[in-house]
Amino acid sequence: MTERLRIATWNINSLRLRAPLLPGLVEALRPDVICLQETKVPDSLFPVNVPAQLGYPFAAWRGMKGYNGVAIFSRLPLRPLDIAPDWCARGDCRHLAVTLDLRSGPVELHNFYVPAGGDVPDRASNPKFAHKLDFVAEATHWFAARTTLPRTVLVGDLNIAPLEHDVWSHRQMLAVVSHTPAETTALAAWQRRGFYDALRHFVPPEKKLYTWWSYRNRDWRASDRGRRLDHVWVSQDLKDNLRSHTIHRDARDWPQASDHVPVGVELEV
DNA sequence: ATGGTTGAGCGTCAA
Repeated sequence: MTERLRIATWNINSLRLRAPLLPGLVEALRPDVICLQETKVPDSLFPVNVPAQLGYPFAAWRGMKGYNGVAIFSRLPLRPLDIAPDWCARGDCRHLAVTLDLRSGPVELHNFYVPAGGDVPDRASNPKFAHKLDFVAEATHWFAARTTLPRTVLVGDLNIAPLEHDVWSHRQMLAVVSHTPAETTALAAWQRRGFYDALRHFVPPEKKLYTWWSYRNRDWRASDRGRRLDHVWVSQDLKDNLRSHTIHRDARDWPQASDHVPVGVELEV
């Protein structure tokens, strides 16, 4: 007995500001599960009625004041999965893991918000860049230490565009944080710990693919200087269960748009 | 080399 499972991921860049945009996401992607990053709301101020009003009776969140923050809204029952460490021992709210209970059995879901890394791609002079690399390395080791990775989905804003055609200009981006060899090598090592790039399953690597366009371009669509910072990975055992994907570019033109657009993947499990 | 824009929340910092 299989069922469709649609998972969406979106860096919403303030949940409280952009909650009115969520019905548009639901209408466009019809997700069973919505993973959000940069909710920018402490747990004490979390708008607890938002997920239920959207049609998602199950929800989990982890937020703090001012920045970071992740949340998962679900139509399926979910159970918190508190097995991960406090990444880089910072008390950040950059990861939320749950178990989804499907008829066919549990699916483990990880929602990540990887540090952006600041402006200077140098570990010695820029602590934010060091934090980013340390975060990815720690996540890599943590997943490597797990003996098996059954029915696992990892999504989120990983803040790294790993492939040549994940950026508008590979040559011009090699020294720009998000596409430096240090980052793309590190992300590839993480992915190799049992994961498969679900978006590149649908879009061949020689084709441009972006999920983020800077606020600092006058006309994002015309300049199209995008990057693929948002990702969906599945464990190898789910590779053959992938059915479709969506990059909802229209969302970049929503009123008060986020600089990231919603991304979705559909599985049959 | 620089600046361009946005959000949180009131200082600037983070992106």
